[in-house]
Amino acid sequence: MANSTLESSAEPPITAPAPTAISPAAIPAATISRLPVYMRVLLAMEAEGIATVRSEALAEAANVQAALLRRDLSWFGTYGIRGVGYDVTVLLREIGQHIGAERTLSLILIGAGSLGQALARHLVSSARGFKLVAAVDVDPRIIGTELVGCTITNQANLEATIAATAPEIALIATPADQAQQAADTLVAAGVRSLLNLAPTTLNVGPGVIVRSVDIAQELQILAFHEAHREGGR
Amino acid sequence: MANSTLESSAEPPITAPAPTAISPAAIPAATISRLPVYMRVLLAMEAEGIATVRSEALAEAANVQAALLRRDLSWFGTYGIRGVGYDVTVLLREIGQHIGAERTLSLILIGAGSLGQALARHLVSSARGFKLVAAVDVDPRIIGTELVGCTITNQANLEATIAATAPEIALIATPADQAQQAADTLVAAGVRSLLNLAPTTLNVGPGVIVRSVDIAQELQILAFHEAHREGGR
DNA sequence: CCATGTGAAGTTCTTCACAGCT
DNA sequence: AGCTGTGAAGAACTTCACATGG
Repeated sequence: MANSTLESSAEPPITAPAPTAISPAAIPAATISRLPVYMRVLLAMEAEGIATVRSEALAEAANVQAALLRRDLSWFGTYGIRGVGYDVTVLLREIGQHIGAERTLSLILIGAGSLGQALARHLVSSARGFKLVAAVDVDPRIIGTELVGCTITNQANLEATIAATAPEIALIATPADQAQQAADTLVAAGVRSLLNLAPTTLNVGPGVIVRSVDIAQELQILAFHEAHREGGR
Repeated sequence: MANSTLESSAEPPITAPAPTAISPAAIPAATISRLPVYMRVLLAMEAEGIATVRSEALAEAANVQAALLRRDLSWFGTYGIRGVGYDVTVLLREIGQHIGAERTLSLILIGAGSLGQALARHLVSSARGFKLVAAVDVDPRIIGTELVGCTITNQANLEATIAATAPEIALIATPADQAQQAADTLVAAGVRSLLNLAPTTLNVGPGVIVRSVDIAQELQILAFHEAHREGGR
């Protein structure tokens, strides 16, 4: 029997995790996945000094239909002004609140190879709201070196590292054959949000959320479309 | 008016590009996005020497429901054996054919900063069926250096580089504010499959396929779920 | 008998179209 | 007069459950 996780990855809409009893009346997964896009567009608009925006303009910048954008926003309340549009700053604050952008989340990196390091550096420099609190690896040549303010420690002591740093989210950047074991250890230690960068699927228990990012798979999807182009160029 | 692209990114199912007239009777986008997962699982099984597999086992390894797996496969024909299961090798060949895995696709990297380089190295070493034919950047300190067999050239000569190397897929790893311009140049030069790694949305014309990978956005989606956990740990 | 392949039902997501507010 | 917010319709996707074939 397959797991009951919200294992994501590109596109697959994924069945909801569990009809979360109370809370904000179950916001659709599809909506949630678009919120970061809206946030980014709104931030860019605020930086440009745009005070007010219509759903059509916001939607175009986010590459969605205007009606979809309006419905997405409607889940959080009614922040628009009819006949006018949305106040950029108000929307940013409201969405940011719902997305939890006010709080800084701590990350742990599992597997500090070249890709893991590049991604970690990229994240702390570009994404606000996240900080790296630990990084582990199995390679003795890497252990002890520095990465954006963290000393890379031995993956053998993963449990202790987690206990000491209490990361909320783990970035799994190990080779594929070690990813599941790393996930198991992380989950056992209490980490319940995993970003899987390894080219494999992860099975985790209920309550744990996994999202997967896999560039090779994205390329294969593009390859599929290339293979099915009718009018060859 | 929003574009008519298959701009992807995590999850959003995306409306089909255009009811492609003929072809294999329009395979659902959701199915296509799962094919690489199946391929990977099947390859692992073949490596383990497994000859035959039931849909239930394959589905569990791929983290989907068995019925969904069977329906996905049914789009390509009927390769299973009732009462038995699927022949791993046969399935691999058939899916591989449809996904275009027999052909090697050529890639061009736009933006050879540390992240772009790490991703390009990662891809050529881990994903079969892709080769890097060109890499460009705007930084004079990077231009002229080597990357997995390619000399990084000046992005100012992008058109000429494309004409000389005829890449089928472009990896856009520029800063966000240069991504749209790079995409425009690529499309104008005939590239019709883009993998966008820059933290921004891209608008392209019809017939061009864009898929986006954005780790910061994935983290924000995890952050949303963290912010909405009821029983705090 | 057993597992596939698939109608039919069910669920989730998107789009339409317009009433209602500013 | 114009744009939001949303009921209702539509489309896409998934799951159920079983007839079918090996």
